[in-house]
Amino acid sequence: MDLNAASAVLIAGPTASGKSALALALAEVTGGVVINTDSMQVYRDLRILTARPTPDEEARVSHRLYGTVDTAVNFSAGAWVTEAAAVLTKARADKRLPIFVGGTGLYFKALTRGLSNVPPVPASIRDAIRERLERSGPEALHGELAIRDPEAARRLKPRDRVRIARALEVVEATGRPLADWHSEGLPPLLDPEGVTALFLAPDRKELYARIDARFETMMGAGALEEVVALAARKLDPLLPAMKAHGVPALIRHLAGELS
RNA sequence: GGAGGGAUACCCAAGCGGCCAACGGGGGCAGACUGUAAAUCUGCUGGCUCACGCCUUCGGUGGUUCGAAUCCACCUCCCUCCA
Repeated sequence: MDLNAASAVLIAGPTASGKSALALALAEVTGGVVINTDSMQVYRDLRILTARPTPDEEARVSHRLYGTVDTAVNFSAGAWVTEAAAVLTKARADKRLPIFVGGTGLYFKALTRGLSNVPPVPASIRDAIRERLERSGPEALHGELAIRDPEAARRLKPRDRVRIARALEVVEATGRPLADWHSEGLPPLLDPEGVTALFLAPDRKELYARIDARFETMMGAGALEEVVALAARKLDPLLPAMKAHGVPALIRHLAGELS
């Protein structure tokens, strides 16, 4: 591939497929910047369990957006795009190749196809809707959505709590339905022309063996201690980071519910 | 040695005479999804079949019964308590 002509490199693929190692090697030969495109590696508390680059690796080439967000925060694709935009601008100014690497499809999609310009929804509204979601259940909110944003309600299954909450908070905060906003998207951060996109797809059997081995390595490296520390924070179990692979199971293990 | 409890599909786990190919959850697979995405949601998940349906399953062997994962006997393995 002709990396000199590329305006950016994208590396995606399943967990344990070797994305980070490839990104690191690529950044070393090109002097590029590795930019995290993974929804879980942004959180600070889980370096081992989310397989973030080690401090040593981070010292070798520049890494951005790794472990920058407090685990108590509800991060989002929109927030990530905003931060990625700043990092990208800086990389271009420095004439360094941006290497986006991670496993979150939505972030890649937002990067290459753009996201709508929905104004930020005030936390008070978000919290109120989530609270009602927990109390009344998704079906009730879906019923309400059918009145306030019939089109969204038609599109969404009555039990799809996340999307129902999103659609509701947007009409409530902006007075306009979600589809309205979606029809006027912002241009994507990256022009798909010119980017080099790689998808790593190892053989499934081999990949599963690597994942098993990786988990053992993580445990040896202190993954359990990491979860002990996280559990001690007593965060809301509904937070995204609390649903990272391994976190719910290890918390149950610590509680004596799982071997 | 004695007294109990348990063995159910990939894993956990219900069922305790027919409505059971066997609840539920996890996992897996497929799919949906523009701000929680490692999430949320939908479908499938013993075999053969487009389907009706047929075949083989609930530790093992034998028995009771029209009929058993469910009852009885023996056996194997696991756990707890007493010694």
